[in-house]
Amino acid sequence: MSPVSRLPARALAPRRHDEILKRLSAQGSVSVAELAGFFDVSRETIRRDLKMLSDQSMLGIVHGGAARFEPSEPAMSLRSRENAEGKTMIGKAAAGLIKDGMVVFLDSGTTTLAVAHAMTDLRDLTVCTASLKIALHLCHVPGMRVHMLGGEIDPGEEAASGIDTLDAMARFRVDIAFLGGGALSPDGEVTDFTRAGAEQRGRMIALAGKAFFVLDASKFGKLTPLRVPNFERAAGVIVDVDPAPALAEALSRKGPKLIVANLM
Amino acid sequence: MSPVSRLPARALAPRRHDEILKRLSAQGSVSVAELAGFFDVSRETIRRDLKMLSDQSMLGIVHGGAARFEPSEPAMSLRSRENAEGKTMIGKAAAGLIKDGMVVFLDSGTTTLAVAHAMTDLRDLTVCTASLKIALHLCHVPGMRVHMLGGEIDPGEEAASGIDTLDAMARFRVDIAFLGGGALSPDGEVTDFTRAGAEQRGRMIALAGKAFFVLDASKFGKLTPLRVPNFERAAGVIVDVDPAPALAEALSRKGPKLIVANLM
DNA sequence: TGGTTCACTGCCACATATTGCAACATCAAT
DNA sequence: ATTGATGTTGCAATATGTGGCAGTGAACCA
Repeated sequence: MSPVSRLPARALAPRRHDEILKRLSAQGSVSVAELAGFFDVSRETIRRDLKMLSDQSMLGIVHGGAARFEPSEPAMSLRSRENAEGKTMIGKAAAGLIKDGMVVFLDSGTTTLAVAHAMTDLRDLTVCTASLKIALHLCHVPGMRVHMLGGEIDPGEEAASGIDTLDAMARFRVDIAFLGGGALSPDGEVTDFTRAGAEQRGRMIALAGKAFFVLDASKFGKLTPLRVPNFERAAGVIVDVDPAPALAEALSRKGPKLIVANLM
Repeated sequence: MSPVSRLPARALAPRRHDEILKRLSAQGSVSVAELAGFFDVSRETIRRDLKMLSDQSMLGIVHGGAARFEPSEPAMSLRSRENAEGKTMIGKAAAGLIKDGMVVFLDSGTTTLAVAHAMTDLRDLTVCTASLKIALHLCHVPGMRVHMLGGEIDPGEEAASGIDTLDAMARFRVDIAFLGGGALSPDGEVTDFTRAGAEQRGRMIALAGKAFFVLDASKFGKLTPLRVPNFERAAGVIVDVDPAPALAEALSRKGPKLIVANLM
């Protein structure tokens, strides 16, 4: 149904919607009473407006009005709460692969952050990461030397990326790397959202003695556009629940070992 | 725009939550009484708000209010509480020197972090910093491009330092730089605790179009071992209270202008 | 032109959510 | 241990949300 198809003399509804969205993007939230007063219409009308806009996912309705979906909330902090338990298990399994004295690379992402949190009992490690949160956390763990890779910060990942990051990475001799990924595609490969991300992970596989992907179940069978180069040379994929047999088989054909964290 | 200037007659719950989180990230903690007064609602309502945000792990509730989560960081978080008000004033004064479109360098330290917090209303800036916290904060401000300088992380400063950092710094063309320092010595010079810190600041003075030191009163008249090279070429020193006349005079003889933040 | 349709709106009644108040329990600091 | 401030809980008051219904006016058609 298109509200714009007809143009009555007083085309008030679309005008209200425009104004509502404008206010929303300026202030982050609007109240029904405030809008009803402004347009001089009843509260019910405003609520119907908000309902329509909400159906189009233009805003979220709250008691008393409406609010923008992501006012100023970092994407990361939302994602980090999803499947927190699974990520913790993966983190522990991953940390179990690390031996004292190693040089460890930690990719950006919420699952690798869980690995960092599970690493607090290890000693005498050199950690290399592009993630601000991982660096901030691990630098306070005694006996850990943290090297932050520089570069332009991607707000969504809260991590450095780009040419400077690739450049800095290349200087390290890494014993073990833990990498995130956008998806574990049905044909058993890790794929990514962006060219830069895929490239960075592919390079790290080549650079590190052993490279493990850490992926929670929400990534299974999804499809993202970029294949990670060198994927078949990765040492393993650490997950929190058993994937479908077909997926597990596809993965094993590629090479990397499947490690299911909840068996430990 | 001052956050205290507007008084929403009756705020929507999400609007309160936004403001609470904003204050929290700016000041580190909020009190129930202060918020109840600001929003003109009862303390119970504020407590319910804090409970909700706490359930979402957005903050921690303490007696009398709420505090930001800071898992484990002894050094920095203690220092940032010291003279928080003075640092906020310095931050505002410093931010006032920045024009939209500039390339800004922010040194590590608690006072420069206050500058970063005062920068949220500026737009179209490129910010370059070695501080993890500053990068993490500013990367979520719309219209800001943040470049993190890589290097080994100093846990006390929560910032990168060392040869890699100096190296990365040299690639930037910086319009304005805000630098911390260990002390403002009695003879009117900024001095530092470490060779690496002094060297890094000295280089930035040479590199930046204008370089300002930001120092709160606790640094006055102290003595630390390393002189900052090029200090006389710095544009100014921003402080929160008037220093002793002898100190002010010594400083003015060196060259940099003295800017006292509380006069603004 | 006149009649009909239909989207839009406002009003009403009732359901639900949020808030403030007051009484009581706790905490923190002498 | 006392005291003032803060946290908690139940309850009543108010504000807000929902669905039904009828009036309005524009659009459409004969």
